[in-house]
Amino acid sequence: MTGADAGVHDPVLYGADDTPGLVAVEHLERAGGDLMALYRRRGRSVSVSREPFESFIVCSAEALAAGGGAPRVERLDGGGPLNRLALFPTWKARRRALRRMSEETGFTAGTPQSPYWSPNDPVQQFLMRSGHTLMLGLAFEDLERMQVDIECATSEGYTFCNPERDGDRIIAIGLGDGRGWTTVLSGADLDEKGLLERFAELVAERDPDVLEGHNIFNFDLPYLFCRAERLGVRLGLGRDGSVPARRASRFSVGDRTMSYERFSIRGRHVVDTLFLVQAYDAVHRVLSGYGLKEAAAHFGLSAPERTFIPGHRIGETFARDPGTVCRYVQDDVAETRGLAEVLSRSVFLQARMLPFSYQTVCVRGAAAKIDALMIREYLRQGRALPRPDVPRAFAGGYTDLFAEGVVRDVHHVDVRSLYPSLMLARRIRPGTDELDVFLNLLDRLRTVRLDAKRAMDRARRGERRRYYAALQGAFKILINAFYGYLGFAQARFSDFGAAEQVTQAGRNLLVCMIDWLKAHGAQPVEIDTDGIYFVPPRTGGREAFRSAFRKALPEGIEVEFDGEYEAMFSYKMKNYALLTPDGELVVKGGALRSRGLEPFQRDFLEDLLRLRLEGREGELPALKARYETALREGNWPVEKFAKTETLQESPDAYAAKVGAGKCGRRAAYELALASERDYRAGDQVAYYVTGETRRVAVHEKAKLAADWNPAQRDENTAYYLAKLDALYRKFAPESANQEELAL
DNA sequence: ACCTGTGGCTGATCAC
DNA sequence: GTGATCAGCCAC
Repeated sequence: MTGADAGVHDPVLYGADDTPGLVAVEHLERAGGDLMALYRRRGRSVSVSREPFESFIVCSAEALAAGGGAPRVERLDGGGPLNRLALFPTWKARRRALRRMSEETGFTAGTPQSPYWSPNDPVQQFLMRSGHTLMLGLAFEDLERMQVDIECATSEGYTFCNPERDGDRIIAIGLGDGRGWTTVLSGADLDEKGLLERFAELVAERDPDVLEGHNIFNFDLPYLFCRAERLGVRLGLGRDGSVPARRASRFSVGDRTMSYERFSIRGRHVVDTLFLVQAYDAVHRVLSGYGLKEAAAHFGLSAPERTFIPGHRIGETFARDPGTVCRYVQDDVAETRGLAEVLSRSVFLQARMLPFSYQTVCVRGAAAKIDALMIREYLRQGRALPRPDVPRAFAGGYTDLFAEGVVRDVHHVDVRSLYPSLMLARRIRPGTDELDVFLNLLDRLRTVRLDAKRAMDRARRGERRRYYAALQGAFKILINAFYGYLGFAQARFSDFGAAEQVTQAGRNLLVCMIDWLKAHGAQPVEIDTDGIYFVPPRTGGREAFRSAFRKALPEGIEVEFDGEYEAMFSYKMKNYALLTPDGELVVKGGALRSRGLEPFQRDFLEDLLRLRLEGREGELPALKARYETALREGNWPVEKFAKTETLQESPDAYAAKVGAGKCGRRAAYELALASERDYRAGDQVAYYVTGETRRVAVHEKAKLAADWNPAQRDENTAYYLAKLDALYRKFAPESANQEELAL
C-alpha cells in the first residue's frame, strides 16, 4: 500500500464499514420490515445478500411528538436542535411520520429551517447509517460496464425521431463492454421486437454493473422503453428481472440545469456521459459542444475515418446499406466507452467515500457530497444535527483593473488554494460544527490529494498513473467546494459569517500583495480573487524579487509564479488576452470569447488581438476587409455566424412567462416552440438572423441553423457586417480606427 | 426535486 | 435614443 491509499481505512472519508466488493444496494419494501439487497462482486460473479433496513428521521423532540413518535428512538448528544434519531421499520411508516410532521409543524420536508430532516433516498439512508460504501476493494477495471447506443429511423418526411409515431423505429442497438467487446444488433437481421428482446437477453447474460450511454437518459432509454411498450416487450433489465423505475428529475452543473428522466435499474447504475462531459466542461471550458463526436474528438478518442450520417438520413442510409450504419454505431459505442473511461474514474473513486450509489455520485454536486460526509460522521458519533444558518448575501473575491490596453512583459502570480488555505490557516469553520469535522475533512482530503499527486507524478503512463490522476481529481473537486459549502443555503452546517470571513481574508491578503508589488517597483495590471497579473520591476534579479515576495506572505500562504507572457491585452475586469512565449494566444472573459458571440466574431477577435499583441496594428484594416468580403460574398457555412444558446428553462415555462408579461421574447425559445422537435431545459439551440437591414428584431427574424439552405443564403449580411464593425471599433486602437476612416 | 459561492460583461428587449 | 432589466455566459 502506498501513502495515497492509506486513507482508505479512514472512517470519516470512507465510512465505518469496509465490506469490499459492493457494487449496488437496493431497497426492498416489505410489510413486516424493509430490507436492503446488497450486490457484491467477487471476480466475474455477483452475489446478493439481504440486510434489515431501518429508515430514519433526524428531528427535534417536538417534531418527533408532532409526527406521532416512532417505534424506536435514539437520543443524539450535543447542542444541535435535531437531537432525536427516529427509526422506522418501513419506508411507508417513515413517510407517514414525515407527513404528520409537515402538517403539525408547518415546515415542508426539505426546507433548511425545518426541525426535522430525512434524506429522500433509502440507499443514501442505508449507506449513511451502516457506514457501507460501494466499490471498496475494486478497481475501476473490475467494474462490469456496458455501453448502449441505439439508432432510429424516422417516418417519411420527419427530421426528428419520435418513438410514439408509427413508422419511427429502432434499426440498430450497439453494445460494448469495458474490455473492447462490441456487438451491433441490426435491424437487417431482426425485426424491432427481436432487437428489443435480444437487447434484454444480452443485458441479463453479461450482467453489467453499469449501463453507459451518451444522452442515454433523454434519448436511448426513453426510446427503448417507449418502443418496447408499443411492441409488447417487457424490458426486465434489473438484476432481479424488474422493469426499471423512472421519474422526472433535474441535473445541474454550474449555471445550467437540465431536466431528464431518471431511470433506476435495480442492482445496476446508469451513467450518462453527456452529464460527465458537461461537468468536465464547467471546469475546463474547452468544448464547443457536448455531442458525442465533439467530446470524443477533444479527448482524442475519435474512431479513425469515422463516418458521419446526419440523424434524419440514418433511415435511408440503413435501407441502402445497413453495414454502414452498423459501423457508425460501433464507433459511437467505442467513443462512449472511451469517454466513460476518462470521465467516470473519479466518480468511481468518490463512490468509495460517499454514502451514495454510483449513479447518484454522477448527478450530485460537490457541496451535497460534503454535506453527506459531515452528516454521516455526526450520526456515527451519535451527535445531534444543527439547523442551517439563515441565508444572507455576502461579498466575494477582490477584482480590479489597474491598466488597460496592450502591456508587454506580464507575469502572473497565483495563491495556491487560496480559500482552503485560509480556512485551515485561520481555522475558519462552521460555528455549528461541534465535532470539528469540517476542517478535519478538508485537511485530510488535502493531505491525501497531495500524496496522490506525488504518486501520479512518480508513476509512468498506464493504469497506475490514471488511477492516481483520477484519485487526486476526485479529491480536488471536493476540496474546492468547501468554501462554497459554507455559503450554501441547503448545507446542514452552512455559516454565512464564516463564508464572509473567508472572502474577507482573501481580499485583505490580495490587497497586501498588490501593495507589496507596487512598493517594490512592479506594476499590477489585473487582479481576480487569487491571482495577479503584473509587470515585474526592471531592476534586480527575478528570483530575488520572487523570494522576497514569498517572505512577505503570512504563514500558511504559498504562491506560484505560474506564467510569463510576451504581452497582455487588458480590456476589462475578468477580460483579457495573453500571448505566451510560444506564440500561443490565451483569451479570457465573456466580452472576448463568450458563446454569446457568433463564431466568426470570436475568430475575428482572436485574429485582431493576435495582431495587436504581436505589434502588427498596421495589418488591422486588411484583416477587417477580409472578414467583410467573406460576409458579403457568402463564403462561410452557417456555423460561422450561427449563435448557439442554451435553454435555461423549458419552452413551455418561457411561453408562460411571456404570456404573463414577465419577460420579453427571445429568439432561441421562439424557435424551440415553433420546432417539430421537443426541446427541454438544458438543450441548445443554434440560430442565425435573416432580413435585409442591420436593425431587426432578432426574435422575429431568427431561423434555426439546421434549416439554413446554402443555395438560398438568406442570412442578414447587413446585420452581421454591423456586428463586425462594432467589434472593430471596440477593439482596434484609435490609430487603426482613424486609418480606416481615411480609406 | 434538485441545488457550492460572488463578481462582471454583453446583447436583446422594452418602457419611456 | 436612452436607461433599466434580464438572460446567458464567463472568471475565479
